[in-house]
Amino acid sequence: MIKKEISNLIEKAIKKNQEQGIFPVFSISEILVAKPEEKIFGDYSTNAAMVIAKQIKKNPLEIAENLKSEILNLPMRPNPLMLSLRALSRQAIGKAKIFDKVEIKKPGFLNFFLSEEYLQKQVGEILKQDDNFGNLKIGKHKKINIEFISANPTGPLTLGNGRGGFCGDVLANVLEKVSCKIIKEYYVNDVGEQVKKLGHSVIGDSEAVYKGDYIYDLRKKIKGNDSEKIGEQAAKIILEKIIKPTIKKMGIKFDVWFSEKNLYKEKECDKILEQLKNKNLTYENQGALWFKTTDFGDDKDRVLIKADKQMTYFASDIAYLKNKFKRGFDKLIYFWGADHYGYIDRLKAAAEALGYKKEQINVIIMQMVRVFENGKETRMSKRSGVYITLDELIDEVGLDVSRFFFLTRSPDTHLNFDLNLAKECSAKNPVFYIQYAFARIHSILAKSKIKNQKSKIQLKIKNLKLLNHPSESDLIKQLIRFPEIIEDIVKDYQVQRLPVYALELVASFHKFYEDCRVISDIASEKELTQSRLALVLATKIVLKNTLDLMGISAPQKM
RNA sequence: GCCCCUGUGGCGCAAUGGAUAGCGCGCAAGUCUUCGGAACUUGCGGUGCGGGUUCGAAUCCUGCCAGGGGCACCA
Repeated sequence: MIKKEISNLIEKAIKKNQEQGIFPVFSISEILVAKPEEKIFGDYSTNAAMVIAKQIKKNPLEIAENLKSEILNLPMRPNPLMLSLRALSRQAIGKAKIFDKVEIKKPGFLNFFLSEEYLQKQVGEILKQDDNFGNLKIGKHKKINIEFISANPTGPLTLGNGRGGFCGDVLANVLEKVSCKIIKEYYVNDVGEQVKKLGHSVIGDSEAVYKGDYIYDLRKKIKGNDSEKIGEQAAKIILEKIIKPTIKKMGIKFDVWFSEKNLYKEKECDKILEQLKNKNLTYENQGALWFKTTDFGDDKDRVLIKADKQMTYFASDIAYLKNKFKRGFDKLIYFWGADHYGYIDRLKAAAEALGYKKEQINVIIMQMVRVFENGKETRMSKRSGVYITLDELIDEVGLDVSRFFFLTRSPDTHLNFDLNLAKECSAKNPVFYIQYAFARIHSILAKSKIKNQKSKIQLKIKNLKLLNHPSESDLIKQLIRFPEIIEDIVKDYQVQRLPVYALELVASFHKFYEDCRVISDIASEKELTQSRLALVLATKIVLKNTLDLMGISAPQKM
């Protein structure tokens, strides 16, 4: 990754300067390399000189000058990614010039301009790595559990479930790509109060809360008057006949469907309560058993067993937490709606009480989704029965559009979903702009008759030096950003970077397509055709990888 | 009252403390002897309000204003 390479170069340059006594010795903080928005500031830039200036109280421009001259003197190290590929390694170690120039600007920026030679080489690199392009080892093979959706089995999935669902699924894909071992898990709350309420609803008595056609359908199927038993049966049917089919339709495959019932069957809840009691972390008050979560940063203590001797959900949640850790996960990731915000401290407190670290728990809070119809908000609760289900949305606008729609938004934004615009939006959705590029690529390759026979192009890699049109260079610069995007997502779990990147990548491709005719029949342009086909193929690889991570289809025709 | 999130052109959204704030829709004007026009180019137009920190703030701190969510022996 060029970004990493540049920051390594800077670090070396700093050390050299320190060795030579030009800089005093100081601890080097993380060197940030960014991609400037303005082209005139280069392809990559760093503020390192300004950061150092603050540390050692020297003029940043002077420091930048010192760094620059050292960087230009340093032998360019081969791309570490290339090293892993023996076939290319000899070529990589060659004296390829990475930068055209390194500039110093105003307050103290160091701006790097990549050389054409370097960029051209990256095209060959992408072709070699193919599906593996963007596979990084930064996940260190960590075992991670990602729990998402986990909607109660009391009704159809909502758009809110869709939001967490798609984002969780994509994060899992990304983490898998960086060598993490991922388990995607759905926790089924199939016992307790909600289930009883479901039972009452199916019976249709005075305690009924859930409404909607699916309840009336269940009423016809399930007879009796034991609300708990009926609720359990209904929950099972809802999970199997409503929720699971929707999740299949969402394109999501869970590794584990974890039933809360199991925790009780295996007495895991009792065991965990014993454990907490033995650690002296509980106390009784007014007939209830409390857990001293305030010892671990929660703002108030929480009840484990109510005065009526019923366990709270929190009690089983702690048992579930323990269960997960016992399965050997280094990290637990949760996608929750904003209405669960207050639950985070509680869960982290529990983790710490059990001897784990708070940092092993990552909760991503997705802000609420609200649905508007004809300018009025429609309630999304499963109880009301007057909402659009996720299932209906996917049927209406299609899976690709649905996925893209939710993935593009940052989890922090409140999402107002306008039903009236939904269908209209789908027709001019940016996802088609992306898919159209893929179809174009396919069409070009089909016409060139090489299709997926990469070997023919790879033989011509030596011709890549013909790729020197600005639109070609711009496209290559987009292509090599892909691993950077992956790395960024791994850092902060913000998956919206992926669709945003896809749009930028594809825009560069469309521009290239306008400016550079790929297939030429003129004999003298045969080699140019070959190298451009290589670039098209490289684009196809990166675009396909991006779409795969998002779970969006890559159509050959539209 | 306390805690969390948000406020970016007419609308929907981007932007690890960086340099001239991007994109889509819409609107206006253009491009072609279509390797697929679902494309490309150009234009109009924006960081809620006030302080502060910083060489530099949409981003951090603070006070307002507005919206959403959370503060149960509920799930």
